Amino acid sequence: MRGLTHFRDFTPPELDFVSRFKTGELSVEPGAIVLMEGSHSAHLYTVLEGWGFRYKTLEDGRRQILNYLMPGDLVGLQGTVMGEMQHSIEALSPVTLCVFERGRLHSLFADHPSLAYDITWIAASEERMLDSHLLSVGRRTALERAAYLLAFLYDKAVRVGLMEKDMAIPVTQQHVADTLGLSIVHTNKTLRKLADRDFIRWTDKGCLVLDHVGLAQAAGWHPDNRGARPFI
Amino acid sequence: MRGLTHFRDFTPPELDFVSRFKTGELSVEPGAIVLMEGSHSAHLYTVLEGWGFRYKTLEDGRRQILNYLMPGDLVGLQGTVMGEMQHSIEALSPVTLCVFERGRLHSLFADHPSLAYDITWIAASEERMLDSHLLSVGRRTALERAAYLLAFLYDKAVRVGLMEKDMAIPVTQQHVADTLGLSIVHTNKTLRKLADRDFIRWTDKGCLVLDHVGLAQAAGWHPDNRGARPFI
DNA sequence: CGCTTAGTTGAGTTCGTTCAACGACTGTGG
DNA sequence: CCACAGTCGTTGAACGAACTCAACTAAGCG
Repeated sequence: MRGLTHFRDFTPPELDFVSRFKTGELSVEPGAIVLMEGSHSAHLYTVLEGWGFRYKTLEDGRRQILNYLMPGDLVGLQGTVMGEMQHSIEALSPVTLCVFERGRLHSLFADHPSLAYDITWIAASEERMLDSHLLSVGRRTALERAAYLLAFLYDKAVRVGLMEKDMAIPVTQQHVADTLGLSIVHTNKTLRKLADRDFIRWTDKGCLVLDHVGLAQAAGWHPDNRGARPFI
Repeated sequence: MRGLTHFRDFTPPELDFVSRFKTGELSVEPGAIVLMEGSHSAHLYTVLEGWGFRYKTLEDGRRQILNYLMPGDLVGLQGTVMGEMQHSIEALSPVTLCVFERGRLHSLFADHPSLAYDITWIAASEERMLDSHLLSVGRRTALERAAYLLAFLYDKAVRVGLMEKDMAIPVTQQHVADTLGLSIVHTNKTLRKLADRDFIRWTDKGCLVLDHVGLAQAAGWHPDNRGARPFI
């Protein structure tokens, strides 16, 4: 993982601390709920492998997917620094997580400012993604929204090495609908249009991206070419 | 400002550093653009006074308001830690900002871990608000969305002391529309319904909240009662 | 073999949009 | 002082996007 040019290099002391910071690994099955809204988890996680997503629900069951998780993403920071979790997390594929203890976060801030800075970097990056999603859900048409989402997921997955050998994005159309804020029927009809243009193909494993340039164009989206990100 | 119970108390060394961290103040008029999408600002700001908002636009002019800024909010963190700004910021009322230099952020992380932690706290808090807004825009009806937004703004404004003596929320219906992802006409009709129920009254200064409990109920929203927040 | 889950499609309805016009108010220049 | 333009809120009418309801297919699984 760390070998990927996508992630920044750590100094030996940093690496040493991070490995001691780690208190265990957690593996979950597809469909499993990693963290639940309202819980007070004492842990902070990093995704090592697999796909997941963050979501919130209203009382009557309406669900909004907020973002997707891939290797390198931090999970549970909100719960760690602010107490209660305000969103849930579910695995889309088999996921392995690296578990950190909440208490040690303070020593990370105290003794490794560069790593503390990395955490802030990751938080700012997450905020940036949410900004883009909000713009999309609020102001793009259904077709643009769908194209944007798939282009975004494809782009993010490629960066972390999840898109090798024609991997599919492991989501159902229900996930897409709950991300875009659309009904499942309309989502289906919209994805159909993208498939008819040969931008994607839907398989039993999820969504195959055939033409990510076409998708980005249909969405009016320019992915930003940011540099190496930290991986804690 | 600092006297408000809403903000946490700082130790003398923290206060000393923060005051040296500060390099100046910036005052802007209503309607002025504080930061522009695409700019590479070398500064980080804290809002001292006034109302503003963060937004993104699509190429054809469609605008999405992402969040509103009030005293205590950090501005430009994305640009500071990640380079280019991906959103713009505009003032709604006369705004005064506290200016920090980007370079000193590193010494803040190095020498004042508790303040670094505060910055992460604020970033996580901003992310939490965006989560809620995304849920709202994606899954709530127009009426629920409008009620949620106004209840949210009222709640946030009260916490920072901006809601004294029947102050109005200084927005136009266009701002509300661009926040909710609705057209201005439909926004008007939706706000009319809230006004007919005596939850709000629209004045030339903006929106008067008459019944914030009613609004929260109409939105199906339960504000979280978080404790003291940091104020850098 | 029936059961379940996921995708597909059509028909009718609802919600939100666009277009258009109008009133109230503000500021500006003649 | 009035005429004018500009902004903002309001409302009606017609249209279109997205929703719900419903039925059907295909695949996976006990």
